[in-house]
Amino acid sequence: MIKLLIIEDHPLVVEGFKNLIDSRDDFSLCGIAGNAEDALLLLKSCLPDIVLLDIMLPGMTGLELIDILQKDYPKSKVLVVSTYSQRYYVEAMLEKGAKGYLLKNAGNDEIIEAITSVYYDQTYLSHEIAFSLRKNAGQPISLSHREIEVLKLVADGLTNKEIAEKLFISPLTVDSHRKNMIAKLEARNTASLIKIAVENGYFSLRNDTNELK
Amino acid sequence: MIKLLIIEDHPLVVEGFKNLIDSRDDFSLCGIAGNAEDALLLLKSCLPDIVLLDIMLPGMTGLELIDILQKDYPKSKVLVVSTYSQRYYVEAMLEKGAKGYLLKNAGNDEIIEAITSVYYDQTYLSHEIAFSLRKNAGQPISLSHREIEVLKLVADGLTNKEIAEKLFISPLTVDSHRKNMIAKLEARNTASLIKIAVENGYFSLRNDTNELK
DNA sequence: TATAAAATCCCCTTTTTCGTGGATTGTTTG
DNA sequence: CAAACAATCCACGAAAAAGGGGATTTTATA
Repeated sequence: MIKLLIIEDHPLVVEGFKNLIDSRDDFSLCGIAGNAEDALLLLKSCLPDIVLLDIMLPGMTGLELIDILQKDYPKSKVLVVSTYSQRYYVEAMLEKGAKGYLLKNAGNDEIIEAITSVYYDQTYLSHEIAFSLRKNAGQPISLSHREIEVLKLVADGLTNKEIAEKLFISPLTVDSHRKNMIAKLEARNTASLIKIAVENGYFSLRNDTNELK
Repeated sequence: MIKLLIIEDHPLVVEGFKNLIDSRDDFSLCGIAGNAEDALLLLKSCLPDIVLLDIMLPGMTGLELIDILQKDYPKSKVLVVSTYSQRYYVEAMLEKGAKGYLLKNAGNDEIIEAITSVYYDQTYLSHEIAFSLRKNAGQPISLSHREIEVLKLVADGLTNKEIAEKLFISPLTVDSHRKNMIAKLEARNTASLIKIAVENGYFSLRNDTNELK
């Protein structure tokens, strides 16, 4: 019997999972949380074999929550469930210890396969993701912390000089970071750098207030 | 009896809807399509009162599909179902004739309310969206077709000169468009323009191949 | 058919970025 | 302990964009 905890804020998706789990007598659902806080409360009593974890949660994201999960509940395996196939999220979650990464467009068969694989300690990746990771393996494009820091400020429209003042470094250093990022991500200039970075989830555009702007 | 057609490519979400619809004896489900093509085939036999339409479909998007729906099946009312709360999508779909816009993080009550409202010809917007639209009403920031065309090329890293060649116009015109957009969206420069434009969904970053880059 | 909005084109100056080349000092890490 | 990487700094010239004006011609549309 595989004990599952769902951490997901979309009731419709939860409903879908619940249905699937109910229909199988080797799966049991031990809790549902719509956000990280509720999840942490549930985990104590629940002690699931597998946590189905969404990335985009209100408040604390899956990226942050998984760190706590890994530390406090190392026996619960994390199966990420996300609409996002961007390499940044995939790599980040796998690095942080997720055992699987499932896209929300997966069908029932794939979901069942994912859950059972992860339960038996095999890594599971959605087909699309496995395919793409393999294809683009070799030199994973990654930005350093400092680069991402600079990138965010660039995206906010600051010039090298302004960023330099903010970070207490030379404008030339900022320029170097910018150039390095352009080279790394094979952008043509800053504009395309921003686009590529957003596309690949190097920084989040998540709208915490959910306001229309 | 309200006849519903679901156009949505996430099986989990479909499952959630199906459950909800099954549980009500005033709703009936007349079909499920995972993409626009299937939807068009189903519509003929189905003739639903309400179409639950996702925006991000593989192949043809909801943005395109709704035009066909409005033209060929004007009696079927469209209730958009999306994770995207960006003003661009909301406004675009409503302008194209959608009767409601429901966010996927809606609960059952909200979904039922949305469906019945739309059925009785009232516009329904998710709370968050209604709130934000009202709040930011007045001067809706909108970009012209040409501006968006230019914007996309800018985001791809082309210079004014290159864009000018591509569109057979003067680089000065391209520059004007760029400047106008920066002013309209209150960006500080091209980099922040791209970020703001992406955030607000002025153009899609949808990854049609679903590849990790 | 006015009138607004969109699309087009122009000038000038200043600021910023791009491209290409470096170099140095730490800090991980196999 | 090398080797790799991150973070810092630099120089120089060319190219591009920003800022702040204006102006004309199409197209919609009220």
